[in-house]
Order: sequence, then C-alpha cells, then structure tokens
Amino acid sequence: MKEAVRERNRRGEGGKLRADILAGAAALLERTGNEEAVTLRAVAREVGISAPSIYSHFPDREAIVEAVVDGAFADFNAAIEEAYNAARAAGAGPRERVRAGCAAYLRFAAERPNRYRLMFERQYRVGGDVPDVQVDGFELLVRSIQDCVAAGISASTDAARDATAIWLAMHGYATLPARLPMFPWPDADALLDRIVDGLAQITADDGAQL
Amino acid sequence: MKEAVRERNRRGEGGKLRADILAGAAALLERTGNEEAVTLRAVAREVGISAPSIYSHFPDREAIVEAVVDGAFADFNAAIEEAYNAARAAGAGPRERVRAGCAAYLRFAAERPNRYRLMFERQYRVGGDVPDVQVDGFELLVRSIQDCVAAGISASTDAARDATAIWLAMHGYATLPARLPMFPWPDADALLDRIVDGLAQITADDGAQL
DNA sequence: TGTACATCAGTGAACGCGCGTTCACTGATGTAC
DNA sequence: TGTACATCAGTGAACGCGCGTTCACTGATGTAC
Repeated sequence: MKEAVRERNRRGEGGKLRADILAGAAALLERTGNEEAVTLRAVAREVGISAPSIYSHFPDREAIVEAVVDGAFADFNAAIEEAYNAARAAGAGPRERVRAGCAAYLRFAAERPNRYRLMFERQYRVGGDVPDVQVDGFELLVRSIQDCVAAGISASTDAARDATAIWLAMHGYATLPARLPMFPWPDADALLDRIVDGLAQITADDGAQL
Repeated sequence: MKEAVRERNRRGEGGKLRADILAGAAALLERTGNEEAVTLRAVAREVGISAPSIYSHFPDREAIVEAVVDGAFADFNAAIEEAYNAARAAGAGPRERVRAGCAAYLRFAAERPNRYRLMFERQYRVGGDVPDVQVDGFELLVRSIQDCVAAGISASTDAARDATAIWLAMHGYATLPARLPMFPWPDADALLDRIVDGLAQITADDGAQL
C-alpha cells in the first residue's frame, strides 16, 4: 500500500538501508501478523526499494526474519526488566515485583501481539535449528519468588519450577484470549492475582519494602 | 513424496474422496506442522488425485483447512471427556479428575503437536471471522473444581476463573516446551501437580471416591 | 582548479517455480427401454 | 438379452500471479593526481 519513494543514501551510508529493511519487515509483521506475508518483495515495497537491493544487506529472506526476531526478544526482555527495576526502585515488596514483571509481560503481548507471536509461536523451518533465544526476564522471576520465600510470604520449595508454571500461564494468557475472543474471559486483574498467588504459593500479604 | 495411485471410486461413492482429501490434508499438517504447506496441489498429490478433483468436494483451499480444524477439535474434546469419564468410572476423587483431564490435554498436545497448533495457534485470515469453536472439556474442568470445593479440599471462590487459569497454564505447557526445548523444563508430573494444586486452590489430599 | 576514474548504492529485466482456479474433456459405470 | 444413453468421478492443459534469486547495468558521489 505504501508508495514510498526513498532517496538514495550518500556514499558510506549504505548501511542505513539495513536498518530501514529491518524496520520495514517489522512493520509488515506488525500489520499482517503473518510471517508468510514478509516476502522479500513485500519488504522491498514497504521500504520503497527494488527487491534485489536487499541482497546487499541480507543473504536471503530468512535472515531478515531472524534479525527481526532477535530485535523483538531484545525489546521484550528490556520491557520486563524495566518493569522489575521500576518496581524495585519504588520500594515494592517481592510479591509486587513478581506481579509487576508478569503485568509487563502481558502488556507487551497485548500491545504488540504480532511481535509476541513471532517470538513464541513461530514455526521452525523443517530442517532448521532451534533458536537459542534468551529469556532473561525469567531469572528475575525466579529471584523474586525466592525473595518471597525469604520474606516468609511464600511456601515455594522450588522457585524455578514455580516460576516456570507462572511463565506457562503468562504465555497462555498472552495468546489464547486473542485467539478465542468469544470465550468469557474473567477479569484480568483478578485472574493475574490468582495465577501469581497460586503458583508462587503466596501465603500472606506483601510485607514491608524490599 | 507419496506417489499414491488411487483407484477411481464407483458410481455413488464419490463422497469417499471427500474423506480421503480430509485425511490427506490432516496427514500433511501432521507431517509438516505448517498450515501454509497444505496447498491444494499438495493435498491432491498426497491423496493421489489431480488438483481440480478437489473442487467437487470443497469450494476452495480454505474450506479444507476449516474442515480439518473442526475434526481436530472434535477429536480433542473427545479425548479429554474420555479421560474425565474414565477417572470418574474408576472412582477417582475430584482433584484426581481435574488432574486426569489436564493430563489428557497435555497428552493430546504432546502426541499430536501440529494438530494442537492448528487448533490454538492458527492465524486468522486478515478479514476473516473468528471461529466459534467449542471447548467442551472446559465445562468438565469447572465442575470438577466445584466438586473439590464441595468436598472441602479447595478454597476456590470462583471455579470458572480458576479453571481458566489452569487452562492458560495448560496451553503454555502444551506449546512452549516444543518451541524452546533448550530451556530446563522441570519434571512434568511435579509441574502439573503444582499447577493443578496451586490454581484449583487445593488445600488437602484427595478425599474418598466421588 | 580541473578531470579522469574507482567505488558505492541501488535498479530493471528476466529466469523458473508452485500456486489457485478455469475449462473442456474422458472414459467407466449404471439404467431405461 | 442387447444397446443406446445419461451420469458420475474424475483428468490434462492452460491461465495469470507473486515469489526468490541472478545478472548485467547505471548514475551519483567521492578521490587521486
């Protein structure tokens, strides 16, 4: 749809096109929600260049998508870590920090559902390698649960296991309501509280700061 | 790959091809895990017929996939209901019935991951309608949690909400480990127990039968 | 200061491919008389 | 019992399309002398 006309970069600035291609591919994914829609030619149209120009910057179509995925994971982890750090800086107790991280997880998925899908529901190439992505936010979740135990408000005996359970529920929450909107989904805050309290085995109200 | 040579159906038995097409499309999906791989021509090759023959039985490509999805949901619901009923018939308590249903859910997803993906991770057509699928097993889950409350072994105050939370975690469990196999997933039984007990708010061991 | 030239950033045309869909058809199978 | 015919279950060729990728190229921008 976009009839962009791009000005040619000056010498030495050819690298700018790489960033434009990534941005175009990301925009295409955001708009269509469909990895298959990110064809080389569609990206070229989006950016306003000819299709072969892409080959100066990416070896093939797949490499563009990989790069977009990497960028999406970086954004995602940053969003969650930021929420944790903000909660900690605000003097929130450990339960509240768990909840803040989960809320940030869900916010990201709700605001950029297609980017989330791309990260966690993407198909493997049939012969391809499984990507070794980082899920840095997970470590923060584990530590916060351990903090809950230390604060005496959690009965968890295995923080990593319980953090995993929370993550599984977050992933379901991030994807199923969009897929099945006709289902009578419960109130979001109450549901999130139940998941956090039930799976982090919270036994009491959040204590004092830190 | 399949160089099937199909014998022409006898008169009055043309309808058999419809079933063959559905089976071929389902097999293709199971094998590739990719809805985009289910092209009209690929289905025709799989079944051993020419591509135009499909038009006697389905108006277009999309209709084949829809029919496979409907069949997958029917199989899925049947598997879960069967597990519930078997548990009930065996005199299992309500907590054990919740667990049996969840285990059946995960077993289906583990044994037929691509069929599960097709049901719950499929892309909408951009302009298309959201499918109004039945998730019958969910009702059984709600009722079993209510049974737990009645038996005095659950503190749940909202069975539908807590059943939803369990479902979200089941969906995460059904999809994430396949997507991220390098992650150190905890022991499956312990994780499932924690999810069921934490989210159904189980407070005591399972009581007597029924 | 002028000019020849190398380099850079990107283009346009073309290729072969698999796709969904259409069209006119074929040949075996049953049926009416 | 024989035969003409309708019907059924498909087929083969062709269409236009968008795709990934290749190739030889172009023209503006800098640079060496």
